[in-house]
Amino acid sequence: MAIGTILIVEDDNDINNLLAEVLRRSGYNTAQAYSGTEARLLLAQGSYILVMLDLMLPGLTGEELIPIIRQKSAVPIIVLSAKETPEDKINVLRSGADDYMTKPFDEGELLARVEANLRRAGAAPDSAGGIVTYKDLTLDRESRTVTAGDRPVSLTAREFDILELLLSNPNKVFTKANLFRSVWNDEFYGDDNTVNVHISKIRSKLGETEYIQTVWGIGFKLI
Amino acid sequence: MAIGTILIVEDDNDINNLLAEVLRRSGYNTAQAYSGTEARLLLAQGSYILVMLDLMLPGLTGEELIPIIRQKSAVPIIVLSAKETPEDKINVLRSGADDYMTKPFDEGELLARVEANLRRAGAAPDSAGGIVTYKDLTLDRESRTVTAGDRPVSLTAREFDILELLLSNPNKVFTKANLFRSVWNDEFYGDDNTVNVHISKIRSKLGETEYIQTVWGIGFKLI
DNA sequence: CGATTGCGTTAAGACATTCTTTAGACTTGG
DNA sequence: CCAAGTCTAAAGAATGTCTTAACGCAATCG
Repeated sequence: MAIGTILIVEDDNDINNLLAEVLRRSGYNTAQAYSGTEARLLLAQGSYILVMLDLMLPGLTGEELIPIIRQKSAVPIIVLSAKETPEDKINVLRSGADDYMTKPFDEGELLARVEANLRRAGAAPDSAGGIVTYKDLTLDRESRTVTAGDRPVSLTAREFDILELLLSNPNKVFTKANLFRSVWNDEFYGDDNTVNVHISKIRSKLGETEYIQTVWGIGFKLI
Repeated sequence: MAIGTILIVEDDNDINNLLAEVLRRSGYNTAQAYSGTEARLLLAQGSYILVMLDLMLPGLTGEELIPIIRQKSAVPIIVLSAKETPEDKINVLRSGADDYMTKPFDEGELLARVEANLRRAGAAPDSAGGIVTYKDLTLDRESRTVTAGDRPVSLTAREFDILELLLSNPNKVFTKANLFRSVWNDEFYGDDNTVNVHISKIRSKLGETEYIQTVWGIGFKLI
């Protein structure tokens, strides 16, 4: 039972695949990047529950990537590197990584560290992860409150869940089936007006500004 | 500057002192224990911001101590051991430790890991203090008393536990399942009115002011 | 370019669920 | 056995969800 996607950043094809296989066998989804710049792209587009990061990378090195990730996100970062001098470890941990493993890695230890870091991340609903903002919209998962500008917006549970999903990936188009599966945790059976109605209610509650755009024939996205 | 005490648990006198010196030079206060049982005593009495834990200990081993600590506290635990087989690391991390270092340790790496773990823990508000207040509510864990304004409020055990949980994270929404698992230490089996009834009683005892807000379809939160 | 089709929007109301509170039965510790 | 605390049951109140239906706009096609 997968509970999220882990981003693997590693330029060596074999190691990357090996990591992916190990993690997938344990039920995680994986995304694979082979350069620092590719990783940056993927991180900007999607959301991940954890990042496995090699240091020596083309494009952007791992050391350069860590602060870039940290600007936007508190996602757990495990650095996996052949460098094993104390200075390397120190710099990496100081710069914002959460953990450090030296290659060659042991499969069991890898999984244990992944678990430990996910547990920590889950146990500490950190301020960065709990609050999402986009333009002048602010959504707080902890208190389940939303503000547009300064005005508090009172949303029902469903409405909140929908907006939360849209906010998780601004600009990405969500189909009605997408939305339905995510929010209702159920299959989507075609001609259903339910999602439309909720979108309509959210729009009216958010006020004048157009945050949610219709993509005709496809679905909705946050703009 | 560092504020707080780190508990060092290590039976070798020299290593224990060395650790203490390194940490103190970085501005941490230290407490030193030389057996697992001594550590258990110290932990029961005082509160620490981090635990450095050796595994091979007289009295109680480190492996045995971890779950005991975890029952009561989410304090970061860094295990420092000579054992370095993958199995050892795995077991230790699985059992609730946050990090693992092998001896002999590098001073810089040690400090970096301490910092990293404190940073992580800092994100999670730790409820070490005995007295919690929010607005004009005051809850004292030691005497298990509550006052609202100046007025003492007499709560039953369950009611106290529920309010304590809510106070641990004001504004955070707790689902009924959350509450149930925390307060009853048991699984939550769906349609249960128990939590509602207790919330109702707490509300009436707290008086006019609305401290506890219902989040429809989700749960309750302190406002 | 107008007609046609289908999708999107929205309001209204039926329906369903969840919450609140009260009363009383059960449990437990002294 | 009593007293206090805890839990279950039930009803009504409050709120949210979904369906329906009417309307409007976008795309398509002759």
